[in-house]
Amino acid sequence: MPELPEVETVCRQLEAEIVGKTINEVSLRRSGVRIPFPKNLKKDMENSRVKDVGRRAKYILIKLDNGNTVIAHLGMSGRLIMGNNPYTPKKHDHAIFRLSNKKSLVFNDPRRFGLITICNDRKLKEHPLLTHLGIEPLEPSFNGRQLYNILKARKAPVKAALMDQESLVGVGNIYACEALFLAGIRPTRPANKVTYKEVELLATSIKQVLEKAIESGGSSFRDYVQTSGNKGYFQHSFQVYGRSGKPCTKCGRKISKITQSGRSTFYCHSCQK
DNA sequence: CACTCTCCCTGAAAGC
DNA sequence: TGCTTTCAGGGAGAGT
Repeated sequence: MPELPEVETVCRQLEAEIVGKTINEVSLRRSGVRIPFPKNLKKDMENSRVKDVGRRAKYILIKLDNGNTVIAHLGMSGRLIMGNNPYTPKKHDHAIFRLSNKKSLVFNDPRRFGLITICNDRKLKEHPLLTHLGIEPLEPSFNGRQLYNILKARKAPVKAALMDQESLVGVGNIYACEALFLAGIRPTRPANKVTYKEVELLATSIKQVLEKAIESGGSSFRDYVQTSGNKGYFQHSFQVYGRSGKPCTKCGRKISKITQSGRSTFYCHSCQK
């Protein structure tokens, strides 16, 4: 399930694979996934050259040399994988981008929670998908003070507040659980009741867990793979996520599993206060 | 307004 | 063994 580290890993690999390449042909194998593919997607991509690959929150931004940017989101199960050219489509391949270098970029997404759309660069900043996004936790400016200002305005459980993409981006269920464990904060605490000192540690923990996960090529817990099809390996470093009933790595007591806002939360009742 | 719930979707895993 | 049920969750929109 792609969160910031997985999306960042895909972006870095895509950058190495497709920047400078021309998109010779776009083949759409259904009308869309979470949202419809725009009518002009094929026309606006074909015969353009990839200038740059970037990321905003969990969105992948592929900048083309014709003034357009492709916006891609992997949702839960989306994959962007390099394939052959010509390419024989597999199950759940929804879009295939034939490149100028004997390779294809393939968008595969069994659950179809992802999306691919395109936007003119002049309007990119006002694009509805991108306007309501919060701060980037890996920006150098991100710190405890910034996070405290966000959390002090929220009465929701701190975990829910962390996962709200309008406040802080890129942190999903896995890394919210992991960061709260590292900081020793119980996920059920109201966000505005977490002290400044705790939030400072939380900000550090978020940065740390995201950076470590990127170093590991992301977490391949269920669906996620890199553009090569290889798996990340940060899932082996999980302290709490998916470990209910197993011993806490700090105190040895059993990890708890509860539901918050319809999502599973894993935490140590002893280490997280 | 702030927050939670529901829905979308498929495949893996658990349950019977 | 094989069928059925449950669960996973990002984000939009509905509901409280």
